[in-house]
Amino acid sequence: MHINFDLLDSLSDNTLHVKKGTYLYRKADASTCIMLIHSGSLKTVYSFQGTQEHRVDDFHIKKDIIGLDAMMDSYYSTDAVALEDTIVKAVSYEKLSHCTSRSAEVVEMLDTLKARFMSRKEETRGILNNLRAEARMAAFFISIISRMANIGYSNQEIQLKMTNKDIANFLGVKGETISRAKRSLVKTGAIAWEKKNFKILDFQILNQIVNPRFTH
Amino acid sequence: MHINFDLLDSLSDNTLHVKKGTYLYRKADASTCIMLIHSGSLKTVYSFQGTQEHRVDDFHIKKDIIGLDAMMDSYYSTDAVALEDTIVKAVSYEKLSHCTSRSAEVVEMLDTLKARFMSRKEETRGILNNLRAEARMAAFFISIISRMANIGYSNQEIQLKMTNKDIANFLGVKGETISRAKRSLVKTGAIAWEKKNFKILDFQILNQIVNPRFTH
DNA sequence: CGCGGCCTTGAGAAATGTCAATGCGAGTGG
DNA sequence: CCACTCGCATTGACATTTCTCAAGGCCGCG
Repeated sequence: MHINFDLLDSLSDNTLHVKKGTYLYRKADASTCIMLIHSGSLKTVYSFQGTQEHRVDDFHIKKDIIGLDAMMDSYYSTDAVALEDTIVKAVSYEKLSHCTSRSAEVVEMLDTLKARFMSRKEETRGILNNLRAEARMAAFFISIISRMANIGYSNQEIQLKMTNKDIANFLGVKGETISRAKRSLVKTGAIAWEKKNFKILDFQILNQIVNPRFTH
Repeated sequence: MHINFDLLDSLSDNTLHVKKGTYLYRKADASTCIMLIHSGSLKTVYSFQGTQEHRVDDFHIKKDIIGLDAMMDSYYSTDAVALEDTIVKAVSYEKLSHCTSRSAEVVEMLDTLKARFMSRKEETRGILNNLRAEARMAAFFISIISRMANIGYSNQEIQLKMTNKDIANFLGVKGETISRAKRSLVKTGAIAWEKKNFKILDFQILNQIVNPRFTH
């Protein structure tokens, strides 16, 4: 099913501006709404008590909905940090519950959003199952560029706002390994890369790195 | 919230007996019900088209509910294979939808089940984020024994029905690495282990292996 | 009893982590 | 506007870990 962004937009009763590096919400916060990313991007992060350690759960781009975990589990499981100046539109649970009793479309849309949230979790787990850093990296590129393409951006070029360290943390490897994996991917001709800008040159190579079983 | 197993049991309209090594359902199957594991255990597996490759998604034990992915996403995302002779009780969507219009408890229970399904996904992802095989292994032991304890089994002893290879696949490492990690955990005194039977001797050591940051 | 799959163990190859030095760039304050 | 600073990114050398391949033992099943 296709998500009706205009409908969501019309339901929103609050627009939030989040400066780069600041929190949209924290784990402990009471949750009262789901949020549609209008522009910008964020990361969600698991923090561990008693240490400075944290783990990047996922990255969220324009037209993603965040806060669904709280709706399903009654509390946020992560902190949300803006990767750049970001604008989100909030739709309160209150408004949603009003709508769900009247509009079948809203009910169906919420179910679709939850299902997508699930698939996304499974996808990120899939990325981690491959131990090779290059394969994780390639899977990451394919994933993020597909999502960009879905919302109308180029299906070849990306500008990544997150740091190398964030990507490393997300993929479960060290920053230095990301540096080397990127250089390696450039050398094979799979991607081009300058500063924060990436370009996919050869999807087939990228796919083969993710799934080496198809090569022989 | 606590799951009312008796209620679920009373809703079930079908009892299925699944022989060891056979399928409870396959990815392509039409899904009509969720299932409560009455006795035994299963693994769910992602299969990749065109190859023999597969990836163990998760293990499911007594009192787990499986088939929720299909309810949320309208199709099974995995195959389910019995690890031993297993009995499940099926609750059809049809019956559930009848109940949800009348019983607030059933609605709430379904929401709780979905939320747990989500947390479980996040937990398994967390296990994979640590690259060290020993750490993954330790996290796996802690996870599985907690779940066993939750349903009334010993919180120290486990009999694992899955093969080494299944565990290896689940944890994203090779079978040989599992052998060595187990031997290593035994040597540190964290676990005892004979054949398929495991015993947790020292939770603190196990936790420190998962989270080395707490040690110094 | 023999077969086949699983598990263990060893040795060497490949990949990632760790540590350290340097370069780079965005953001800060003068 | 410039200089400074701090965190991030890159690169190299070496340590650690896992993978790969191979051999042998064990166990369940026909």
